Amino acid sequence: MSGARRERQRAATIAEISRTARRLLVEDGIEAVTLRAIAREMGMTAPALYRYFANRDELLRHLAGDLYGDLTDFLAARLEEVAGDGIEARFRAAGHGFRRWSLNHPREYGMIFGTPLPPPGAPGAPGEDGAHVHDHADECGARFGMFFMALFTELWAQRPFPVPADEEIAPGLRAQLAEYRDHMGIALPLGCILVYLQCWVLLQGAVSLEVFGHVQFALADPEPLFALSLDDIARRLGF
Amino acid sequence: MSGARRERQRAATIAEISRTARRLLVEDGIEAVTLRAIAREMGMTAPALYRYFANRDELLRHLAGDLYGDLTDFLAARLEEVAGDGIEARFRAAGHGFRRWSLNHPREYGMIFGTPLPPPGAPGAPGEDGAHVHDHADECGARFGMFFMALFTELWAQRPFPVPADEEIAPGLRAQLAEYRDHMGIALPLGCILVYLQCWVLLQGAVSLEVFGHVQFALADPEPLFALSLDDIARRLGF
DNA sequence: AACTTTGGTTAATGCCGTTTACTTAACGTA
DNA sequence: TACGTTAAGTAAACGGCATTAACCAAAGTT
Repeated sequence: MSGARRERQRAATIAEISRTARRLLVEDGIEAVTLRAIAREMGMTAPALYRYFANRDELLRHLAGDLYGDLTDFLAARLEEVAGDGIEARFRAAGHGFRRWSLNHPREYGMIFGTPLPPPGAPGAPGEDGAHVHDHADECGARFGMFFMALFTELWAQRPFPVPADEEIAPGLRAQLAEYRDHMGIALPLGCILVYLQCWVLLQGAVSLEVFGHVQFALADPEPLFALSLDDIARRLGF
Repeated sequence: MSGARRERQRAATIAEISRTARRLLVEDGIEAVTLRAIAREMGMTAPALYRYFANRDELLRHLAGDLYGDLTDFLAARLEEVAGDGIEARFRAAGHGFRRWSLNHPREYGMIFGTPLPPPGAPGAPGEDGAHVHDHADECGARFGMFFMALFTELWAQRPFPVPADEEIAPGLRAQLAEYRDHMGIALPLGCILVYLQCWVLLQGAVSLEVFGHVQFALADPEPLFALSLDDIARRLGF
């Protein structure tokens, strides 16, 4: 039974489709990522792609997952480079690395952090009314989230930073944080998770604005402004 | 000479095109805003729209300008409602108003604060190599920027908040801030403009994440988290 | 050897943006 | 008032798009 070989071949083809789609995305923008163009580049015809994806949206979602993966790998590699340094240096490396990848891959960034993609699965899928489908993109997104969360738990274990006590958190927020913590199986105080989210909002907000050019109205080079945002985050983490 | 009447009629038609486009945007998303659909809704044929816009991108840019205008008007109205209150209440009203409009108009928000639209004018336009074309969208965007800036100048005049001295600002950033100040004709210290930009990054970053659903991975209702972001801004402004 | 599954094809439908050539009505003026 | 001009629409066509249906060959399975 060479079913395994077939599966491997199939996975390789899916990977090549994704690679081709990404190349088109980088070179000519998201609207150039058409089924026909992908097939053309691969020496196939467009309908053949339907053997691998239900439609264009699902293909794009898969690509988004790969992009998440690429970003996560990039950050992991950057962290490897400064593995010997202290936790603060590693944190700053992660922040700057995230910004660097995003600025170097604006169109990829737009796909995963810009206007959201259509959700997986057709609306009103039978039997799974609103249930999570958990596709490739979800998995890779979760892995990315884990990456920063792991950095946080490491920092917290090594040198705890000031966080609000449970009673200081608004009840509605507290309940949601508790649910998130249980859902993720994290062993951190609620205040720590809250600070994590605040830092994430700060970081991704600053990067988004810069990548999408929404600070350009004032600053041609927004890098110093981003450095200040990172300082804000560092201060909040007790650096 | 009824040239004036004709111009008025033309402006009215442009406004109706924009209104129709916006309705399609709200109801079915940006990909439903097609020239054919707009014309269909207006009882015309698609090529007629080329009498008013050079192509679809310019039509979308014009729509984006109108959306900026709508947002600015909405904020101005909210500020009117709390005109009697102190400056802090007005600031919070502006922040919450911005969030409210954005959450109530996610697709419109995406058009003006999401992945950027293609720039006006064809690439390599003769004679104006890279020069500003300054279309409707630019004007409305500038007006929106002015709105928040005016709030800042008012606050600064009424109750100055702590800002970094010129010497404390990194030289590269300082030069850019000075250029922006001169370009806009603002009479504020550089540190004040810097704080303005930092607050803007904070505010728009927080709203973007929420509108685009990028906090949903952790919180079903991100409102309390946004309230904390607004507290951050308030603290920075000495409230 | 017969059957089934996989992965491809061609042809067709109905969208889309855009261009071309043509019409019609209103406007401005000699 | 007659005449040229301009503004604002039309129909027809081109090429590209996603998607579907019908078909086909090769490989795997029994």
